[in-house]
Amino acid sequence: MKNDMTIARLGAAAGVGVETVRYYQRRGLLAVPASAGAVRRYGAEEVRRLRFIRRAQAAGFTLEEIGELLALDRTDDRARVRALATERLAALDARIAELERARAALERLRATCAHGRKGPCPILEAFDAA
Amino acid sequence: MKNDMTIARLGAAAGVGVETVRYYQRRGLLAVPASAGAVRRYGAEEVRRLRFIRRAQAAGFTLEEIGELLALDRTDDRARVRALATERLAALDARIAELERARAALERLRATCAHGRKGPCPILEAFDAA
DNA sequence: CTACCCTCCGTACCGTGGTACGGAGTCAAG
DNA sequence: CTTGACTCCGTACCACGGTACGGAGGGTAG
Repeated sequence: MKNDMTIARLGAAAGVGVETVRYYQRRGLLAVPASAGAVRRYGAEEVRRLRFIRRAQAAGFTLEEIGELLALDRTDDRARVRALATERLAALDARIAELERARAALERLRATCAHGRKGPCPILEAFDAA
Repeated sequence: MKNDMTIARLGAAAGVGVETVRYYQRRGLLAVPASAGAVRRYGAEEVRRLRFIRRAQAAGFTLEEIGELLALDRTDDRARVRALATERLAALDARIAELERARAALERLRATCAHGRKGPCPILEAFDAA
Protein backbone atom coordinates (compact mmCIF):
# COMPACT_ATOMS: atom_id res chain seq x y z
CA MET A 1 0.00 0.00 0.00
CA LYS A 2 1.20 3.43 -0.74
CA ASN A 3 1.05 5.62 2.28
CA ASP A 4 1.84 8.78 0.50
CA MET A 5 -0.41 11.52 1.85
CA THR A 6 0.59 14.22 4.24
CA ILE A 7 -1.81 15.19 7.01
CA ALA A 8 -3.22 18.09 5.02
CA ARG A 9 -4.06 15.81 2.08
CA LEU A 10 -5.64 13.28 4.40
CA GLY A 11 -7.85 15.96 5.88
CA ALA A 12 -8.77 17.30 2.46
CA ALA A 13 -9.75 13.79 1.34
CA ALA A 14 -12.39 13.70 4.06
CA GLY A 15 -13.27 17.35 4.08
CA VAL A 16 -11.71 18.34 7.36
CA GLY A 17 -8.78 20.50 8.34
CA VAL A 18 -5.37 19.53 9.64
CA GLU A 19 -6.22 20.59 13.17
CA THR A 20 -9.28 18.42 13.19
CA VAL A 21 -7.30 15.37 12.10
CA ARG A 22 -4.83 16.02 14.86
CA TYR A 23 -7.68 16.45 17.32
CA TYR A 24 -9.05 13.03 16.36
CA GLN A 25 -5.60 11.56 16.81
CA ARG A 26 -5.43 13.02 20.30
CA ARG A 27 -8.86 11.58 21.02
CA GLY A 28 -7.59 8.19 19.95
CA LEU A 29 -9.94 7.90 16.96
CA LEU A 30 -7.15 7.87 14.46
CA ALA A 31 -3.77 6.24 14.86
CA VAL A 32 -0.66 8.33 14.59
CA PRO A 33 1.46 6.40 12.10
CA ALA A 34 5.10 5.73 12.80
CA SER A 35 7.00 8.43 11.01
CA ALA A 36 9.30 7.29 8.24
CA GLY A 37 11.44 10.32 8.50
CA ALA A 38 10.10 13.26 10.42
CA VAL A 39 6.87 13.74 8.50
CA ARG A 40 4.13 11.14 8.95
CA ARG A 41 2.40 9.67 5.92
CA TYR A 42 -1.14 8.44 5.53
CA GLY A 43 -2.95 6.09 3.18
CA ALA A 44 -6.36 4.88 2.07
CA GLU A 45 -7.12 3.17 5.37
CA GLU A 46 -6.89 6.43 7.28
CA VAL A 47 -9.12 8.14 4.73
CA ARG A 48 -11.75 5.45 5.30
CA ARG A 49 -11.62 5.84 9.04
CA LEU A 50 -11.79 9.59 8.83
CA ARG A 51 -14.78 9.48 6.49
CA PHE A 52 -16.45 6.99 8.79
CA ILE A 53 -16.00 9.32 11.72
CA ARG A 54 -17.73 12.15 9.89
CA ARG A 55 -20.60 9.96 8.77
CA ALA A 56 -21.11 8.52 12.20
CA GLN A 57 -21.15 12.03 13.57
CA ALA A 58 -23.87 12.92 11.11
CA ALA A 59 -25.78 9.95 12.47
CA GLY A 60 -25.66 11.54 15.88
CA PHE A 61 -22.96 9.45 17.49
CA THR A 62 -20.66 11.36 19.82
CA LEU A 63 -16.93 11.11 19.30
CA GLU A 64 -16.76 8.84 22.32
CA GLU A 65 -19.32 6.45 20.83
CA ILE A 66 -17.49 6.56 17.54
CA GLY A 67 -14.37 5.52 19.38
CA GLU A 68 -16.27 2.53 20.70
CA LEU A 69 -17.55 1.65 17.24
CA LEU A 70 -14.05 1.79 15.81
CA ALA A 71 -12.82 -0.47 18.59
CA LEU A 72 -15.72 -2.88 18.03
CA ASP A 73 -14.87 -3.10 14.35
CA ARG A 74 -11.96 -5.33 15.31
CA THR A 75 -13.85 -7.49 17.79
CA ASP A 76 -16.52 -10.19 17.71
CA ASP A 77 -19.00 -8.46 19.95
CA ARG A 78 -21.96 -8.37 17.62
CA ALA A 79 -24.40 -7.97 20.46
CA ARG A 80 -22.79 -4.73 21.54
CA VAL A 81 -22.82 -3.41 18.00
CA ARG A 82 -26.49 -4.25 17.66
CA ALA A 83 -27.23 -2.55 20.96
CA LEU A 84 -25.47 0.64 19.95
CA ALA A 85 -27.12 0.64 16.54
CA THR A 86 -30.58 0.01 17.97
CA GLU A 87 -30.21 2.69 20.59
CA ARG A 88 -29.04 5.21 18.01
CA LEU A 89 -31.86 4.24 15.65
CA ALA A 90 -34.41 5.01 18.32
CA ALA A 91 -32.78 8.34 19.09
CA LEU A 92 -32.61 9.09 15.39
CA ASP A 93 -36.27 8.31 14.87
CA ALA A 94 -37.23 10.53 17.78
CA ARG A 95 -35.08 13.33 16.43
CA ILE A 96 -36.48 13.00 12.93
CA ALA A 97 -40.01 13.15 14.29
CA GLU A 98 -39.12 16.25 16.27
CA LEU A 99 -37.67 17.92 13.21
CA GLU A 100 -40.78 17.05 11.22
CA ARG A 101 -42.93 18.75 13.85
CA ALA A 102 -40.68 21.78 13.75
CA ARG A 103 -40.95 21.73 9.99
CA ALA A 104 -44.73 21.86 10.19
CA ALA A 105 -44.53 24.80 12.57
CA LEU A 106 -42.25 26.65 10.18
CA GLU A 107 -44.60 25.99 7.29
CA ARG A 108 -47.46 27.38 9.35
CA LEU A 109 -45.39 30.43 10.12
CA ARG A 110 -44.51 30.97 6.49
CA ALA A 111 -48.11 30.55 5.41
CA THR A 112 -49.40 32.92 8.06
CA CYS A 113 -46.88 35.57 7.12
CA ALA A 114 -47.25 35.00 3.40
CA HIS A 115 -49.87 37.58 2.56
CA GLY A 116 -49.20 41.28 2.24
CA ARG A 117 -46.19 43.13 3.38
CA LYS A 118 -47.43 44.87 6.48
CA GLY A 119 -48.78 44.00 9.89
CA PRO A 120 -47.43 41.70 12.52
CA CYS A 121 -47.67 37.96 12.08
CA PRO A 122 -48.00 35.81 15.14
CA ILE A 123 -44.69 34.03 15.38
CA LEU A 124 -45.24 32.55 18.78
CA GLU A 125 -48.65 31.15 17.78
CA ALA A 126 -47.14 29.35 14.82
CA PHE A 127 -45.31 27.13 17.24
CA ASP A 128 -48.10 26.66 19.73
CA ALA A 129 -49.08 23.27 18.37
CA ALA A 130 -45.53 22.09 18.00
CA MET B 1 -53.70 39.07 34.77
CA LYS B 2 -52.40 37.16 37.64
CA ASN B 3 -48.67 37.06 37.68
CA ASP B 4 -48.34 34.61 40.46
CA MET B 5 -45.56 32.18 39.62
CA THR B 6 -42.09 32.20 41.05
CA ILE B 7 -39.16 31.52 38.77
CA ALA B 8 -39.05 27.84 39.69
CA ARG B 9 -42.72 27.40 38.76
CA LEU B 10 -42.19 29.24 35.52
CA GLY B 11 -39.33 26.95 34.63
CA ALA B 12 -41.30 23.86 35.58
CA ALA B 13 -44.17 25.00 33.36
CA ALA B 14 -41.86 24.86 30.36
CA GLY B 15 -39.70 21.98 31.47
CA VAL B 16 -36.52 23.88 32.24
CA GLY B 17 -34.64 24.67 35.42
CA VAL B 18 -34.31 27.91 37.29
CA GLU B 19 -30.78 28.46 36.08
CA THR B 20 -31.86 28.11 32.48
CA VAL B 21 -34.59 30.70 32.90
CA ARG B 22 -32.09 33.08 34.40
CA TYR B 23 -29.69 32.35 31.58
CA TYR B 24 -32.36 33.29 29.02
CA GLN B 25 -33.03 36.48 30.93
CA ARG B 26 -29.34 37.33 30.75
CA ARG B 27 -29.40 36.64 27.04
CA GLY B 28 -32.30 39.02 26.68
CA LEU B 29 -34.77 36.38 25.52
CA LEU B 30 -37.00 36.79 28.52
CA ALA B 31 -37.77 40.03 30.31
CA VAL B 32 -36.96 40.35 33.97
CA PRO B 33 -40.23 41.62 35.45
CA ALA B 34 -40.24 44.53 37.84
CA SER B 35 -40.29 43.02 41.25
CA ALA B 36 -43.32 43.72 43.36
CA GLY B 37 -41.51 43.16 46.58
CA ALA B 38 -38.17 41.43 46.40
CA VAL B 39 -39.26 38.28 44.62
CA ARG B 40 -40.20 38.57 40.98
CA ARG B 41 -43.43 36.99 39.74
CA TYR B 42 -44.28 35.53 36.37
CA GLY B 43 -47.47 34.84 34.44
CA ALA B 44 -48.86 33.09 31.39
CA GLU B 45 -47.11 35.38 28.93
CA GLU B 46 -43.70 34.35 30.18
CA VAL B 47 -44.67 30.69 30.01
CA ARG B 48 -45.62 31.15 26.36
CA ARG B 49 -42.35 32.83 25.53
CA LEU B 50 -40.36 30.20 27.35
CA ARG B 51 -42.16 27.37 25.58
CA PHE B 52 -41.63 29.13 22.29
CA ILE B 53 -37.91 29.34 22.94
CA ARG B 54 -37.70 25.60 23.50
CA ARG B 55 -39.72 24.78 20.43
CA ALA B 56 -37.74 27.10 18.25
CA GLN B 57 -34.58 25.48 19.57
CA ALA B 58 -35.95 22.11 18.57
CA ALA B 59 -36.45 23.59 15.10
CA GLY B 60 -32.76 24.30 14.96
CA PHE B 61 -32.80 28.03 15.61
CA THR B 62 -29.91 29.28 17.71
CA LEU B 63 -30.67 31.38 20.77
CA GLU B 64 -29.53 34.43 18.85
CA GLU B 65 -31.98 33.74 16.03
CA ILE B 66 -34.70 33.12 18.57
CA GLY B 67 -33.96 36.53 20.02
CA GLU B 68 -34.53 37.98 16.59
CA LEU B 69 -37.79 36.08 16.15
CA LEU B 70 -39.05 37.34 19.49
CA ALA B 71 -38.16 40.89 18.50
CA LEU B 72 -39.87 40.45 15.10
CA ASP B 73 -43.04 39.28 16.82
CA ARG B 74 -43.70 42.89 17.75
CA THR B 75 -42.84 44.39 14.40
CA ASP B 76 -44.35 44.51 10.91
CA ASP B 77 -41.40 43.06 9.07
CA ARG B 78 -43.09 40.09 7.48
CA ALA B 79 -40.43 39.83 4.80
CA ARG B 80 -37.74 39.23 7.38
CA VAL B 81 -39.86 36.61 9.13
CA ARG B 82 -40.44 34.82 5.84
CA ALA B 83 -36.74 34.95 5.07
CA LEU B 84 -35.80 33.44 8.41
CA ALA B 85 -38.46 30.77 8.14
CA THR B 86 -37.50 29.86 4.60
CA GLU B 87 -33.84 29.67 5.40
CA ARG B 88 -34.52 27.47 8.41
CA LEU B 89 -36.86 25.25 6.39
CA ALA B 90 -34.12 24.60 3.88
CA ALA B 91 -31.63 23.80 6.63
CA LEU B 92 -34.21 21.57 8.30
CA ASP B 93 -34.91 19.68 5.10
CA ALA B 94 -31.21 19.16 4.54
CA ARG B 95 -30.76 17.94 8.08
CA ILE B 96 -33.74 15.59 7.87
CA ALA B 97 -32.37 14.12 4.65
CA GLU B 98 -29.00 13.65 6.30
CA LEU B 99 -30.56 11.89 9.26
CA GLU B 100 -32.53 9.64 6.91
CA ARG B 101 -29.30 8.62 5.19
CA ALA B 102 -27.73 7.95 8.57
CA ARG B 103 -30.79 5.93 9.49
CA ALA B 104 -30.36 3.75 6.42
CA ALA B 105 -26.72 3.19 7.31
CA LEU B 106 -27.68 2.11 10.82
CA GLU B 107 -30.30 -0.27 9.46
CA ARG B 108 -27.67 -1.79 7.20
CA LEU B 109 -25.35 -2.15 10.15
CA ARG B 110 -28.02 -3.81 12.24
CA ALA B 111 -28.98 -6.17 9.46
CA THR B 112 -25.39 -7.10 8.76
CA CYS B 113 -24.71 -7.82 12.41
CA ALA B 114 -28.04 -9.53 12.98
CA HIS B 115 -27.07 -13.13 12.36
CA GLY B 116 -25.21 -15.22 14.85
CA ARG B 117 -23.31 -14.08 17.82
CA LYS B 118 -19.74 -14.41 16.71
CA GLY B 119 -17.42 -12.91 14.16
CA PRO B 120 -16.71 -9.35 13.29
CA CYS B 121 -19.25 -7.32 11.40
CA PRO B 122 -18.03 -4.58 9.12
CA ILE B 123 -19.03 -1.40 10.85
CA LEU B 124 -17.12 0.94 8.61
CA GLU B 125 -18.58 -0.64 5.48
CA ALA B 126 -22.10 -0.10 6.72
CA PHE B 127 -21.54 3.62 6.39
CA ASP B 128 -19.67 3.54 3.11
CA ALA B 129 -22.68 4.49 1.06
CA ALA B 130 -23.86 7.12 3.50
C1' DC C 1 21.20 25.69 -2.31
C1' DT C 2 18.04 28.63 -0.94
C1' DA C 3 13.29 30.19 -0.56
C1' DC C 4 9.04 28.88 0.89
C1' DC C 5 5.46 26.23 2.43
C1' DC C 6 4.42 22.25 5.14
C1' DT C 7 4.71 19.31 9.39
C1' DC C 8 5.12 18.50 14.30
C1' DC C 9 3.85 19.29 18.93
C1' DG C 10 2.31 21.50 23.04
C1' DT C 11 -0.67 24.59 24.92
C1' DA C 12 -4.17 28.01 24.85
C1' DC C 13 -8.36 29.64 23.40
C1' DC C 14 -13.12 29.64 21.19
C1' DG C 15 -18.64 29.42 20.73
C1' DT C 16 -22.80 27.33 22.24
C1' DG C 17 -25.79 26.38 25.77
C1' DG C 18 -26.05 25.78 29.81
C1' DT C 19 -25.03 24.22 35.23
C1' DA C 20 -23.04 25.05 39.85
C1' DC C 21 -21.93 27.73 43.96
C1' DG C 22 -22.55 30.68 47.68
C1' DG C 23 -24.10 34.26 50.63
C1' DA C 24 -27.69 37.35 51.76
C1' DG C 25 -32.44 38.24 51.72
C1' DT C 26 -37.61 36.72 51.68
C1' DC C 27 -41.78 34.39 52.55
C1' DA C 28 -45.21 31.13 54.17
C1' DA C 29 -46.49 27.30 57.27
C1' DG C 30 -46.67 25.66 61.59
C1' DC D 1 -41.55 34.07 65.27
C1' DT D 2 -38.67 30.55 63.98
C1' DT D 3 -37.47 27.19 60.55
C1' DG D 4 -36.77 25.65 56.11
C1' DA D 5 -37.39 26.26 51.36
C1' DC D 6 -37.02 29.38 47.90
C1' DT D 7 -35.17 33.77 45.51
C1' DC D 8 -31.67 36.98 43.91
C1' DC D 9 -27.35 38.01 41.87
C1' DG D 10 -22.64 37.65 40.50
C1' DT D 11 -19.17 34.83 39.13
C1' DA D 12 -17.12 30.51 38.01
C1' DC D 13 -17.15 26.37 35.82
C1' DC D 14 -18.70 22.54 32.61
C1' DA D 15 -18.98 19.46 28.06
C1' DC D 16 -18.50 19.26 23.33
C1' DG D 17 -16.06 19.73 19.26
C1' DG D 18 -13.06 21.93 17.55
C1' DT D 19 -9.64 26.20 16.07
C1' DA D 20 -5.55 29.11 16.68
C1' DC D 21 -0.72 30.08 17.70
C1' DG D 22 4.05 29.70 17.48
C1' DG D 23 8.57 28.02 17.00
C1' DA D 24 11.66 24.50 15.33
C1' DG D 25 12.56 21.43 11.86
C1' DG D 26 11.53 18.92 7.07
C1' DG D 27 10.91 18.50 2.00
C1' DT D 28 10.89 20.27 -2.53
C1' DA D 29 10.71 23.45 -6.75
C1' DG D 30 13.18 26.47 -9.16
